[in-house]
Amino acid sequence: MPDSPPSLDAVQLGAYFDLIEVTSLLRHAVEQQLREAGDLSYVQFQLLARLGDSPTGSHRMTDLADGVVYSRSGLTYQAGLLEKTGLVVRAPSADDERGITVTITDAGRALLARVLPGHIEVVKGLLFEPLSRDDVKALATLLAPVREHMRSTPPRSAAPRRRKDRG
Amino acid sequence: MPDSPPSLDAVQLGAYFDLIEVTSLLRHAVEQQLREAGDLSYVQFQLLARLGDSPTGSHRMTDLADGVVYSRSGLTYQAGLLEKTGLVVRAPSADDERGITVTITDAGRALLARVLPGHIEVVKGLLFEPLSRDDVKALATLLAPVREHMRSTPPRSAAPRRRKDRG
DNA sequence: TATTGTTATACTCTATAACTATA
DNA sequence: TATAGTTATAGAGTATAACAATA
Repeated sequence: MPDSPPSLDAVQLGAYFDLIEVTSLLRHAVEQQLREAGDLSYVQFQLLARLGDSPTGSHRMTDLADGVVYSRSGLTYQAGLLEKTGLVVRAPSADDERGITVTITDAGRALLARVLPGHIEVVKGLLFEPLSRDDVKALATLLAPVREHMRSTPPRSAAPRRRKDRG
Repeated sequence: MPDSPPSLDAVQLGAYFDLIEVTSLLRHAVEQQLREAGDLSYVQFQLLARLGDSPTGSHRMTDLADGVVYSRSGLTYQAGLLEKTGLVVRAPSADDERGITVTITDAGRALLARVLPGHIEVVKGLLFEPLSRDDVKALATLLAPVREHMRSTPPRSAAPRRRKDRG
């Protein structure tokens, strides 16, 4: 049983609701754009973008999942879709024979390039339009520690592979 | 074709990524809590909370959907689930015979009350823990205009009932 | 003719558990 | 024994289109 009566004050409640609504609308808009422009789901786009960002264009399956997909089978499923459409390739890892290295293909990079401008336009038009440069900086400054905090907080059971998870 | 080369500077990109990751993790955690505490999905919780907030405990189907569900059939589906478990009741609207009025039941309020403390604890522990009171105020101040902007921006086709939608 | 809501249907996505293979 | 990844499977959620009824 909780030892403190949990409550949120009006300001917290407002911030929470704003956050939920804003990201929900943003995500919905972005998902539509990605679907139309490249027949990608948001998850697929995130995976692809993460690979594209990597210097090698590669990631191990496990590392690729972080914060994007919350179950290993979910990642396998998504990676399978990306591979089936030729956007990534999977190959056994060199150092650890258990691991799989996922690599973005030229087609993957091409699709990413084709989809990105529209994606950015949606984000700019929807999220950043009403914010000044300083506002954006302030927002980033506020959210960065939250992200760090969430990353380091045991997510109850969201990371079945990262910790012992004796259960 | 776009007439400006779309791009995001480093600060914008950071803010965007932070926003996505933070809300993704938050939502995932909250969804688990709601499922465990009351066997509710986040959408169901939002609908229930919205009804609970209303002075009458009621809303018309169409109004209930705003920002939570993006298709009418989706709302019908969710309302059907809530009704099947006795958390809401649906009845024809008094003034407009086409409309349906959804009303939260005592059981619905009870479940809401049972689920809310844990929900708040997750939000506090995950989102607000690393933020001072002023931080939260600043966050709310930044997000409020974004929410307003998004609400007033034609969402391409997200509101099939609000506009003509000839297609 | 436009709007409200439902239904049928098909599809996407996710998660659990059982399994294989390597460390 | 623990970890990496896959598979099978089942369930939840979503969207589209066709539909009925009212404005």
